[in-house]
Amino acid sequence: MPRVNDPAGMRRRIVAAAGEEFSRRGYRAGSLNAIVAAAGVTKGALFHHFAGKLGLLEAWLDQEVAPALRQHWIEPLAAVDDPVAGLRRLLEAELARVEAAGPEGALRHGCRLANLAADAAGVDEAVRARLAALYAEWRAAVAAALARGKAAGNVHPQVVADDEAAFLVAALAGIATTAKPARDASLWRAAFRAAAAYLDTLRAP
Amino acid sequence: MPRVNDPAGMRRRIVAAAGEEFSRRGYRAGSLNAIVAAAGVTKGALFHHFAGKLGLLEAWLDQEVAPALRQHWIEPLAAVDDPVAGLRRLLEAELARVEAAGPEGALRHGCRLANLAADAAGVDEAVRARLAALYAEWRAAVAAALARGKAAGNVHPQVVADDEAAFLVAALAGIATTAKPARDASLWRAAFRAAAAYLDTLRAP
DNA sequence: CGCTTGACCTACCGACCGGTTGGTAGCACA
DNA sequence: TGTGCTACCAACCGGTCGGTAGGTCAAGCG
Repeated sequence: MPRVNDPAGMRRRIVAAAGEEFSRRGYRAGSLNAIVAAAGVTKGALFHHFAGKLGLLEAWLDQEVAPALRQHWIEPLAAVDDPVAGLRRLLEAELARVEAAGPEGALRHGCRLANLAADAAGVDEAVRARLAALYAEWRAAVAAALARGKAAGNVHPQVVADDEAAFLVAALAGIATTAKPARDASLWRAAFRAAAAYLDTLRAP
Repeated sequence: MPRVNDPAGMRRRIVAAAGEEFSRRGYRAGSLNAIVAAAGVTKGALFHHFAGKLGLLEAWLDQEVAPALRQHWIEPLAAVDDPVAGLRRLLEAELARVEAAGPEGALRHGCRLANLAADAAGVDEAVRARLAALYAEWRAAVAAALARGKAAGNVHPQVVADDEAAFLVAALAGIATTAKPARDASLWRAAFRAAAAYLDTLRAP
């Protein structure tokens, strides 16, 4: 069978395989050999397209993790001025995704961003900074929505948007992480019910 | 210099070094060679006392991680019937510990239990079960305190203790994890302020 | 004292790690 | 059709991994 040059497709396949491997085993323990084997390419090809293991991680972060975060958690908040209702919708959507993915999805792997924070933040300064920036972007989106909610009279005026955003983002990441060892969707549901109740307390009186 | 047999001290030194290494680099990426070098012992001694890397992890979990969790988060709740006040005290104590430990402590390493959940839960079934049990114990302690608070009239009767416990434990673990890449104590303080405000909403009217 | 048992050490194993090498094949353009 | 550049490949590198084999030595016991 003849060889065909397809650099874009090659990059995509490698990043996809790397995402699988990093999700399953983490960055530090993830193996380049396993990635190239799963992608059906050689290590030479990997090193031709990416600057080593760290470059591969950054590509995955930029091309898959960050876009998914923005799509699911940041952009839907961009224009809402009733953040309590908006965030409750996002919780329900996330729960639906988790249950749709089944036991091989988030139930087993937890939150990709939280896993990277636990695993890869100490490896490289640039990666640490990028993870910190992603979390900051997430918090900023939540805080901005809460601020708009206050301005629109939908959120209690005493709510401190930045504090609540830090707490909420931490809780969301923590739910995925603490439920991971139990592998039990009912833990997600319980925590999300409480999260929804907490969101209701932020409403204007 | 003559050799002295001190099996108990040897075990202690090895577990301490393993805890350092697993805290800093995680379980999967942590190296037995680094552990024995830091402890000043040989690998033969390590394998004489522990059943390999997994045995070492279990010893660390049982002898350091679990006792610390119980001391800081479980036992202080054992008898309180005003869990809102009790949990707020625990938050303040945790914040004091984080700030006292400085940038080389929890700020850099996050929550040990959450790190293990992200890193080691997929390695071994027994480890996964033990982590799940530890989280369950933590949640149960919080839920029991909330239930006592309801009985004593200190907690709103509509509060669902199990749901709130799952949410609260997730939030606490998540705060340490999401703040790790930022290495900024002010993030802890912001999230803890919001957590305290959330706890107040659980009070009886 | 001799003997036994467990504590501990030196030296080493095969496997796998991330990364590099020198080269060949595809393909746009002359 | 030839030339040059990029895409890609097979083989291999030094180093480190978790783990083991087989020995020496300390110390309690008769």
